[in-house]
Amino acid sequence: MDTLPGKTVERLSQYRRRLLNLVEENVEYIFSHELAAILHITAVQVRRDLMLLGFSSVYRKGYPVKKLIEVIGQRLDSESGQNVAIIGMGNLGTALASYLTGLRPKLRIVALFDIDENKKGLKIGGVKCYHVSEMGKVIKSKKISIGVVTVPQTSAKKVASQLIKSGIKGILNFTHIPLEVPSDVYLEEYDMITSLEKVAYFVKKKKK
Amino acid sequence: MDTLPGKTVERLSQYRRRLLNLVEENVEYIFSHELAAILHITAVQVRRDLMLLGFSSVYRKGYPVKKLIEVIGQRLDSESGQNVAIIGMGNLGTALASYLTGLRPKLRIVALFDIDENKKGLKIGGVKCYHVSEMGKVIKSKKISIGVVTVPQTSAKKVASQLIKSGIKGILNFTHIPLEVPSDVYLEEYDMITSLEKVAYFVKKKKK
DNA sequence: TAACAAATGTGAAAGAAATAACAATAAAAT
DNA sequence: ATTTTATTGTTATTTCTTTCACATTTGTTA
Repeated sequence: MDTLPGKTVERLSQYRRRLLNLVEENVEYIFSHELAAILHITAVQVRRDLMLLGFSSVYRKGYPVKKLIEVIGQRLDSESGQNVAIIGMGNLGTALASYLTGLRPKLRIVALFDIDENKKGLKIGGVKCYHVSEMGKVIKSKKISIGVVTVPQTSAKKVASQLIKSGIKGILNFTHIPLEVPSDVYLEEYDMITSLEKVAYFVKKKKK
Repeated sequence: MDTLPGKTVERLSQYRRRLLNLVEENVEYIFSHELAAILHITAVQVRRDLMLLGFSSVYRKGYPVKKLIEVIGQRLDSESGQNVAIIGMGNLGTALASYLTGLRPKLRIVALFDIDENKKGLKIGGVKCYHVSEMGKVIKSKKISIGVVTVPQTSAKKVASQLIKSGIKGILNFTHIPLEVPSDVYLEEYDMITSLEKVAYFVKKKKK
């Protein structure tokens, strides 16, 4: 099965999130233009993405919501799911831990780490916090493949290399330090100041 | 002066952030391929972005770091700067407030808001927290043009419409609720689950 | 001083992503 | 039963972004 473009993966993730809300509201079918409106994109874009999934609508009713969620899952998720650790239980790490825990059955947050001995044993969203010195051990025993890095700048590189040494395969970096990873590790970096500066730039431009 | 592509704006923000670190280390000049390596992109990409700024290097020495920071600033920042508010002082909002405060002289975090009366008067990074009921008043008096939304899902829409009513021109939305804004307001949405799902997808793909 | 080397700046080409255009389909309206 | 309408799926086109390729520049080396 072909690898989807990164942009499509992002949108599929968004579709699923919105669709899950719609299921709550007992919506059974949705038209491409409705889903598009929610995400501020075009209907063609939605249809094209779904085309890549080989997913079809029911005539004049739209796309069946539950079924679509299922198909997106088949494409995005790993069959047996993946285990995730969050490293750094400051404000950001704590926010992420409580938001992500239990959110996606196939992306299980199974361990938290912090350097502070006092946080050892603490539970956030039912997930246990370990001391960073236990990282290697826990990552292996819990078969963790993805690490979310939310530590202070100063320890970012050290934590990343520990993660890599422990055999992690994907890193989501929220620190402001650029990381280096070997080619078999997937790295995604996100920086909040960049988002804010982008908003600032386009606000400035709009004024003219 | 022409509007830069969104992608270029993002990279310029990144360049500046890295360059600011380099200044600390007393680096005076940098080659395109060095800057590229830090950001995991190509040297051509860097040169092309800088070309859009009309910025030139010094032969055989590379780009002068301080001067480049200045030129990026001239292009990205507003001359008089912009004032920013963060709404929602949970873990995420608190993390953002302490990270962003004082980080960019032209992007001043000047007010925080929360619905919790107990947080009123609280200071994070020297910035005062107000009750949400004061939003309209404070936004106007402090001439705030950008709002960062980090409230719980349930109040996201209400907060956004209050912001818009108060005359805000840009919104950075960290909630998981899609917002609707009029065309004169710039909206940027960021969702952490999407980043994580993207990592998960490409980790899965790498395994094969 | 001639050949070389290290980088740059940029036109042209390639690649990726988004949009337009439209035939196809089947329900609903006349 | 014909026409109209709503919507899709997909091909073609356009636009946006990145990469290639190379002439250019000037310091360095032989």
